[in-house]
Amino acid sequence: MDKSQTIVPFPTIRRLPGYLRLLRQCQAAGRTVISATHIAEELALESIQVRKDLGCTGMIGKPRVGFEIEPTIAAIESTLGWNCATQAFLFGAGHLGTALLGYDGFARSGLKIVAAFDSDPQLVGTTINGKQVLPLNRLHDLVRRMHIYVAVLAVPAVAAQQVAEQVVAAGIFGIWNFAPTMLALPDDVIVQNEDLSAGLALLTSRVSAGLKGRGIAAAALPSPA
Amino acid sequence: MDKSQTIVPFPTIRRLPGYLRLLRQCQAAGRTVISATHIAEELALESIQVRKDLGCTGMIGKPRVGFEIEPTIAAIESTLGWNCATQAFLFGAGHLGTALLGYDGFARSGLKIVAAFDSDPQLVGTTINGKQVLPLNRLHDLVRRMHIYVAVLAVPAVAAQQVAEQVVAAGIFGIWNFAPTMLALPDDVIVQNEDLSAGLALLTSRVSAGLKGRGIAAAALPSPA
DNA sequence: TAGATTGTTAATCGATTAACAATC
DNA sequence: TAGATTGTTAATCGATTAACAATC
Repeated sequence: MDKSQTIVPFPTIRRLPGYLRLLRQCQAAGRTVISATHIAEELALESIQVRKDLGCTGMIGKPRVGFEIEPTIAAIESTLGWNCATQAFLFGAGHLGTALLGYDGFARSGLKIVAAFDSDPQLVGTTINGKQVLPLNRLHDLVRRMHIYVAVLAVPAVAAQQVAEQVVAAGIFGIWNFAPTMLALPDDVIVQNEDLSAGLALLTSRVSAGLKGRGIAAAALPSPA
Repeated sequence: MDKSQTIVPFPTIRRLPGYLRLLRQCQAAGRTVISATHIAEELALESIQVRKDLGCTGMIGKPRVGFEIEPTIAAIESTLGWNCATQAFLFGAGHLGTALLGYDGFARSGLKIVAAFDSDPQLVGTTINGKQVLPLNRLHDLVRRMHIYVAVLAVPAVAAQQVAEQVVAAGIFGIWNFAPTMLALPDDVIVQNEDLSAGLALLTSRVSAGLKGRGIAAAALPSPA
């Protein structure tokens, strides 16, 4: 049965990179098979969930043994679209942008940032982590010539909407948005918001519960901005 | 009925910061009330979901009118624990760490990064965005003296486990982990993983579906690392 | 009043978890 | 063989969505 057409649930897609990372580590350590039980232990999940998730990639395990690491890696990469390099442009070469340019892990995630764009004339012409910083007026031409479909948006929130519009006008249809703003764009543009405040909200609400549990009073906020 | 004891669902907690941001914008624009319908439109959600979420904060809206913005902001902040400043130490003053140190938005999220730690002697003693970079040997003392409970971990993946152990040993029990590694720590330590690869996985799987839909073939990955 | 919006209660949907026969 | 692990099928759980009377 071909599962490649099956719809993979979003929560499963979010977990797959974690499996992939672990499997690669095990492979580097010389192992060839791994059980769902073992994966679950390492990642603090339930083994049945790991089996279900791996099932979504089309992998079939061997009872009593587990999953062969190499084909499982390939199956996960294929499911995520990480077997093909997605080339991307980065927008905004500030600290966050520089951090993203320097993150090697993207290569293993099928994302290749090939160049950066910035509106700051001081930055344009420089090279960051081996990638050129280009002026925005070259965007339109280069998107077409290099067949780029994905943009990583690391510009300040106030500039995000405007840059996003330029990017879409140039032909890009996938945006990984690090700016804390909702982008108003045509429906066929794929926007993945990477909203740090959502994660922070989970942390702080858990921590403040933890503080109460420990009988510690939190400091009052001096001046709410 | 006091809803402050009610358990707020995780998905709701994740959405609350988005409401908060919008409400503050509307407040800054001089508005005093807003309907769930309007919030839903702005954030691309369903109005019933907005009403349910705001209900979790204890807010009661007025039929035909909507929600008063000011008390709603207060209710959300209270639910998230953002009405009290959570002071935190940052670990790892590289590009990502610097980006996090410079992000003003945290102040509005009740998180105040008060200092950074780094193992690099070149960085120790410098000041980044007005925050001192300190050596790790001062950690233990300062955590106790300043009553710090939260750490933001922006160190390389290989160092994350070791730094996390030091941090926990010093008395911290909440960790916002930006390193792509599972931390093995005691159960009572709260770890919030900020895993970029999960978000990237959602983007790439949607994009590769989009590429197929548009009849575009993706470039094969030259050399899988 | 008429109509937009609310909170509540019930129905639906989707994901997680449990149970278990099959297997090497 | 005995026992660990698998995939499948069914049950549970939790969140989203729908329906609707109440309200200003």
